[in-house]
Amino acid sequence: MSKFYLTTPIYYVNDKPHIGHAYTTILADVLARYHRDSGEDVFLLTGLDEHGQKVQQVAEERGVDPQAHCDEMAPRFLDLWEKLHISNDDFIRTTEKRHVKVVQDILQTVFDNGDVYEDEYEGLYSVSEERFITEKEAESGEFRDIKKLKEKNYFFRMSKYQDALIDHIQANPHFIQPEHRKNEVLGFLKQPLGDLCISRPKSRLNWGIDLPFDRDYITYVWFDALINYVTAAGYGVDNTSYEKWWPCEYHLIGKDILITHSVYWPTMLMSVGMPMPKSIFAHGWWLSGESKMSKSLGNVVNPLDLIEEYGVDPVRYYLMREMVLGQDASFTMESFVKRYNSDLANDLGNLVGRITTLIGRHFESSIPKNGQPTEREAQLSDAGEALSKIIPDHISSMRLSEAVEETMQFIRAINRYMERSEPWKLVKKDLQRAGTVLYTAADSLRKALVLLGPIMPVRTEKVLKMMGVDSETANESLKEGLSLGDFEIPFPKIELLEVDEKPNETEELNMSEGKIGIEDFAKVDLRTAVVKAAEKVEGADKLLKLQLQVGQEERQIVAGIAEHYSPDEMVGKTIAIVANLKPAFIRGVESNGMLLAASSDASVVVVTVDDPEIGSGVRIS
RNA sequence: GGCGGAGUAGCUCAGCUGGUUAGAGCAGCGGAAUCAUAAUCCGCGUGCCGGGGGUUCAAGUCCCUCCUCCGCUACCA
Repeated sequence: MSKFYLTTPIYYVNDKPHIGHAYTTILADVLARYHRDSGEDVFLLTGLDEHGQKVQQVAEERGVDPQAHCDEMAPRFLDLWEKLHISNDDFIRTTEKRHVKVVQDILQTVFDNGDVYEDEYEGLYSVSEERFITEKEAESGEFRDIKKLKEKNYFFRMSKYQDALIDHIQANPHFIQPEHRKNEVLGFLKQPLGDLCISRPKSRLNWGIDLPFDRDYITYVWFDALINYVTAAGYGVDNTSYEKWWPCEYHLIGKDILITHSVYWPTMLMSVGMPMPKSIFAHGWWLSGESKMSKSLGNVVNPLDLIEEYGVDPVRYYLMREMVLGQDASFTMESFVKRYNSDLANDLGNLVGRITTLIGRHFESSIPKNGQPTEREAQLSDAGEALSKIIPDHISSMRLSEAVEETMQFIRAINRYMERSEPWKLVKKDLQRAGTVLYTAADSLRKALVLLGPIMPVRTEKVLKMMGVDSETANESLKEGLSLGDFEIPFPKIELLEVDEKPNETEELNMSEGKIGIEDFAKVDLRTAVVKAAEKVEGADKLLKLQLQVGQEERQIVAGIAEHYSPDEMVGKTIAIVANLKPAFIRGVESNGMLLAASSDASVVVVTVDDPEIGSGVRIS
């Protein structure tokens, strides 16, 4: 049996778990499940990075011991992994004894090999940040209390392995994936590689692992953290296990920690003489709409909220379907709801419903006999076979979104098959044939569910169970006579929770909390515009299409005012518009901006500029 | 400044090592059907594949150049 060892990064305990952590870990879990399903011996590792400056700092601020802080944070991650149904085989924390020992062993080995030396480091040190900063950072003005500091430290001769690393990357095209990341690293390696400072004097920072060869220092947090991947494999403790698992098939990482994983880590391994990981795979970021998620922007999506609202499996599905591995993807509630409703509720869920209802009604809820297949049945099973063959390819080449899409195509094919075969009509004239059709549809559905299992383990299992199949028999064709359980809608439709932006009058007076700065207002480009022509939008009751003169420019907008203004009334008015609004299509008509209007439940009054002499295209502020 | 990514149908995006009439999903329009969560199925897209130049029998796909947007610039996946 072949083995498959993959890792997520170990997450920094400083932070509450967010969608990024969740994504990487779900991705790892999905891969692990696929590989398990194909019979491989899988080891999935995740864990926590608990040492370092920031942890010490945060703990101090909270007035607790750093270890206590970590012990408080760890369950948050564990809980989340449990909620997300992560099937990790180990959970490593860098403060564990097993890890401390390995780190010190490796440090000693590197030291004994002559790859560590002492040096004085002189640089700019930010007291407030408690770390060395570069000159550029100092110039940026973001740092206070900067002073020159001279400090003795230990350095790892990373530079010594630069050429060997370049050779390795070039000789192993899959070492760093995707390809453009590999090029990025090679680009980085064109410049001379410096040595890595691997120590921090205890006078400055004491939350870390002691250097075995100088107890006045602790280990630089990255040097400590990366080693977790071999600690968990059993390095130095359980040689059988270590030999079995290391090197890993994949280090799954986010693109932000590419250099540490593809430069620091491999050179460390070279120094110790350990084998290289087979592949380092960096995925992209989830953007919130079009912008980066960040705490300061307050647009970080909390995975727990989503799960609680919609369930784990749909969230897993969405994340796997929507991100092309290696690129950034954008997360919006709209796309989530659309994806959920069209793929899961409509295509898949509804298919489950129609099949089980028909079998329930006409075959006493037991799987009907599979009769003589016609061309149509053969076609569908062929498609199923082809799918089962192609999915492993997509998985091994890390094309998760394609694997999902292919499976959805097959589910649509089953719907198509139903539509063409019309079992609901057949039951009236040829019950046996209807049985064959329903059998074929149900068995195809079974295949699709099995293939979606790694992504949606809970719901697929539930539906399979409803079809009389358990995890043992899921891979075999359905047996005649299996009795179906009660039908339950597997994916109830969801609605986008509309955020009503229109505050009512009383709230309006009280909006101190939601105040914006002048710079926010400045983003809105308000202009005067003269209405040159107006007409109703065909087929719409409330819409008027307006042709506007805005300075030199002519543009068209659509406004929902037809119930209050006739086209003739509008022509000639000088109105106020938002000029830099993204174009939108309303009933198929392009709208390039929006007009301002005061609207209550009863009436709508368009905002006009009192004195038309002002002209059009004039800025309003 | 450096490095990198993106620019393909209204929207979100696939198009791997260059090769038949450039694809999918969603939205839209028209129709069929009624077993099903108003779900499903069928039909409908002449898209300067960001601009320009080049290599080639052949380029969305390689090279050069320009434009626009975005990210990163070594302890937030």
